Amino acid sequence: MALISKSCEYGLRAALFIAARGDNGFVPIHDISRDLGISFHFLTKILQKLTQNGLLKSYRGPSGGIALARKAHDISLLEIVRAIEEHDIFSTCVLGLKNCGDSTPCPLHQHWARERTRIESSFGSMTLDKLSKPIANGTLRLTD
Amino acid sequence: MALISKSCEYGLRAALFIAARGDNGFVPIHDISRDLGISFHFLTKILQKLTQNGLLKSYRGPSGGIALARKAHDISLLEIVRAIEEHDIFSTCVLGLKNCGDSTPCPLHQHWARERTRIESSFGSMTLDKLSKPIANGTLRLTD
DNA sequence: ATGTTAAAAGAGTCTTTTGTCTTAATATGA
DNA sequence: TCATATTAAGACAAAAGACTCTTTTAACAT
Repeated sequence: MALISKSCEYGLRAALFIAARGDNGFVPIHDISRDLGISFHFLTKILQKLTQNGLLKSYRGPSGGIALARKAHDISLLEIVRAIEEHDIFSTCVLGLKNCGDSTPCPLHQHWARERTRIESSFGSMTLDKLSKPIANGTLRLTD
Repeated sequence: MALISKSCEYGLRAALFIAARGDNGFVPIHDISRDLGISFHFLTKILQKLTQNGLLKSYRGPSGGIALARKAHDISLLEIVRAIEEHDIFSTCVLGLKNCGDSTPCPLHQHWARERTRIESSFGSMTLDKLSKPIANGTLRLTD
């Protein structure tokens, strides 16, 4: 089991890939799919979610593709995760209890609530521009 | 997407349930299943994994059931998670990259490696006896 | 207009996880 | 020995997640 779904992994990697290109032109999904090794049609649907949520913008036809809808410093990884994941991992009980919360906690609530808040703020503070610079450098990578 | 699988949630809840009973007798799986609202046959297989890993012990026939194989203070939640989850969530890359590590990190590695280590040690320090006491009290609960 | 490029949309398949059902194996007690 | 209680094991079904394929829509170029 992973923290986030495959779809979410792909969405994050694609967004970082687009941000790392630097220019403001539209990147064809086919290019992203090829370079990151992600199924084209599957990736298309994930990116659709991100455009529908106002994080990316798309353009059809020749020299069309996908681009960031806002400045890279204004898009956090948290927004991307929230747009793709249907269940909010940052507010669900680690034992799966529906009514778990501060008032009626499960045995792990006190511990897990702290951790998940920390992770949430970590994802919230990571923006596309911060992470994409070392990718453009070649210091960090998005593929195996 | 959740941090741990349903199987793992059930395994943790069942282990805490057994520990909270306090006595050393065998608890029939049917009782656990009924009280926690978990499918009997499904739970049986999860508990089998825990007995095979030496965390629980089982006994067949009348007045048989499941019991802790060791003292409650000697069983951590981390051991239970490790026995049930096939992939180790505490060592996998958050972006799903196979070779992500300190030498060839993904863009999130530095951040996520810290978080997952913290969670791992948190699960490692939580033992069944620590968490089961407030359950026996009725302060904390294992069901909705 | 027509053809080409590219995203959007939707149906369908495969795999994994979750859950159910049936049969065996083991222990107890009358 | 026989009925009963209980875990073990394995086949099967349902649901969700991951992925594929086909058709449609939009934009551009000639």
